[in-house]
Amino acid sequence: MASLPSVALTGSLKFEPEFRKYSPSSLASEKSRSVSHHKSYTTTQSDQKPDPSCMDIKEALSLLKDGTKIESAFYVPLLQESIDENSVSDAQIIHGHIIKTGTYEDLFIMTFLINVYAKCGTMEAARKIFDKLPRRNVVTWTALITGYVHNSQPELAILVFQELLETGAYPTNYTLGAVLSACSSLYSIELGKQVHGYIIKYQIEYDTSMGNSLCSLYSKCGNLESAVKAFKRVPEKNTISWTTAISACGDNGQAEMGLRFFVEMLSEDTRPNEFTLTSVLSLCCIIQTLGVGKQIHSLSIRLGYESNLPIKNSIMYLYLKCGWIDGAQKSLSGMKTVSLVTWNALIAGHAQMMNCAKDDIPVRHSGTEALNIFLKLNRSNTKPDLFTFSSILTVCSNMVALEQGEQIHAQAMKTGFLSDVVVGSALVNMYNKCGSIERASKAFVEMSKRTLISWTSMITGFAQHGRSYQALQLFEDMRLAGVRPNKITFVGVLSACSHAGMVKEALSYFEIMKNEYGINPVMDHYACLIDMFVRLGRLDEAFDFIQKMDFEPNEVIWSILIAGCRSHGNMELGFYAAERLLELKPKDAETYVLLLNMYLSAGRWKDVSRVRKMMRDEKIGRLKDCSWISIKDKVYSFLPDDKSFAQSEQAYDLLEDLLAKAKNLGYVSKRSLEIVDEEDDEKIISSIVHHSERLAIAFGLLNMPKGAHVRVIKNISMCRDCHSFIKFISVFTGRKIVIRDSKRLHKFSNGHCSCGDFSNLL
DNA sequence: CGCTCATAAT
Repeated sequence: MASLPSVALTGSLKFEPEFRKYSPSSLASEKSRSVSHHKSYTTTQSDQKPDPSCMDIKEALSLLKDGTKIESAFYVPLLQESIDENSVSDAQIIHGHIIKTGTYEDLFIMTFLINVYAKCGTMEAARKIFDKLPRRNVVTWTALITGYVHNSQPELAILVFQELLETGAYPTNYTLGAVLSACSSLYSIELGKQVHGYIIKYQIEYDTSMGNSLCSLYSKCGNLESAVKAFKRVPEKNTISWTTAISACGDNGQAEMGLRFFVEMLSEDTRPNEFTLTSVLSLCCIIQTLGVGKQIHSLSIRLGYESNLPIKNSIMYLYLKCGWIDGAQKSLSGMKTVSLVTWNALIAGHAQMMNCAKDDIPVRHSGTEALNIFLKLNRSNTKPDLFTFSSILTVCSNMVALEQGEQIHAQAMKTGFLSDVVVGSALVNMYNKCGSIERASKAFVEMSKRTLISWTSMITGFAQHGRSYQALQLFEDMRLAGVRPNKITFVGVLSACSHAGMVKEALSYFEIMKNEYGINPVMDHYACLIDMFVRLGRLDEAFDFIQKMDFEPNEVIWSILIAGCRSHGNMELGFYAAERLLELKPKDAETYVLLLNMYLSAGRWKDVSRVRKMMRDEKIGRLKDCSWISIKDKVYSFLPDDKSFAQSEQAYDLLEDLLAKAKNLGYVSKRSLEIVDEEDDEKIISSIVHHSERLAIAFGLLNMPKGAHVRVIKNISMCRDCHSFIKFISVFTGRKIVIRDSKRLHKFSNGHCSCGDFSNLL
């Protein structure tokens, strides 16, 4: 027993920082206690060899467990140990002794006990102690409030704060910091402003942590302007202040502003830490700036964060997102240990890569790669989380890999992640993109909670499938549910109207958007309206709209006009639009081929050779046409006139057979026009018989169960010839065929396509 | 009080 004091004091040094952290300056008596511990330690240090291992604390705990009485001075280090070990049972033993020895009179220890229970996630126990306490001070109240904040019960935190105010007590900055956190979690700018008002009214010192909390709150509530104001008013900005401001910019879509803050921070000689660097790297991800990213990478090494895993994860993700596979690979191989975030960043990074560089064929393999990484993850000991499921479902969407998506759906359900609203939305999106509107709406109905994104995803899903009425019905349901639509929701609504030719409704929703919701129309909204007039053959009205809007038309607008002009035979306007399109996208092979096809079919040879010359000058090569089909857990890829795959003979026979049948029903093959030899103008007319998607479809027809839908993904736009041929295929085979090309989803069924034949086809 | 990885479009 005699050795116990020094044993305990070793512990007290170890836990000193925590002790201090817990004890705010307002409690002078408690503070002196910590100092006395410290003093005693220094006296024993010389004759007792310091042993910082936890053995001593463990020993004290085992004594307690045997029922031996020990000095109350041990309680705090012991309780701290329970927090570190996250052990409620240890806390309960100590709690028992505290009651037996009458130490519950000690408010400091009781407050610490509340803290322990809160940190172990047992708020009921913490609340029980709080309710029984004969007296409380503001720290006790703050411990309870902080507990609720950390255990995701911000409503209760606010409630306790209100009770505190009713007692007439004055909250400290610690209390208000916790309350501001609660407001952040509730995304309640109203409550936050009240607290802000309270801080001003009672002239509570606007210290650094308070300012940081306010900045964070305004940022989370989407008010970047107020967040920046709060940041600028922070008297002595520390690393956390800068980091908060920087990530506030990122969270609110102002990545460039965030980088400017970072530069300012460096120029003021504030040293960034690992949190700052990860935040800055995520800004680089948003604007996809590899150059700045590399600089941050070397800065992080100079600052000694070379082996910091979160930073390495961010760097690897950035490199993947910028398509720098070698850099990402190097970054990954330099990791001795990896975390689940590493896995998730790998999957999400490959998913992101799929969206850049559309005609770079190797990049499409990143989808396959992402699926492989997910398989590897499942074979490892790591369990996927909601980030994993959201990312991998997106991969399945992009790959139109329904079978894989279904398996992942089942796995997410089994592991309980389907209840997460983001995973649920990703699932709805996956089924939509795979062309299964039925399963998408089933998944949507089964969601227990829906966000703006869930509703929008389903509305646009209906619109894509040509189910305009259901899309608009769902939009009204969404409004009834009290969810506020945003501009993307209105893109869905307007495109639904456009598809069904509902001019009156479209214009009315356009007004509702502007007046009722205060959303300023952007180019995409005009694109929907113009698309609507174009579909109806009202080309002049469409052109009027283009001239009326406040923007310079972008490539989407011109593409829509071209599609309409070709369908309705107004070639002059079509050529005009195509030339404008070319001015906007001088390097895009698809645009040149589109224009070339238009001039060729009009027999305007002068223009043909003019465009050909431009292509040679710009060094535009042939179109890289590639399609994929995913069957079970394999992905097969196809090139035009590809003969390299198994069953290619049967596939060609099948296509010949279908072609013959189609011709009997009046299909005229308008052979696709492409560039074969850059040097030889005479060979403009391509010898290509089958574009890649036809081969993928034939392969699917041969290998998928009878009646199963065939789903294919293609890297560029389909051509008009394939589009009409596939309509015939859907009739002869009785199958539904889903093709996602670079522009949109085409669902062929019984001779019709969900795009309504108005798409930007080549 | 601050961190990296996730969902919607013509």
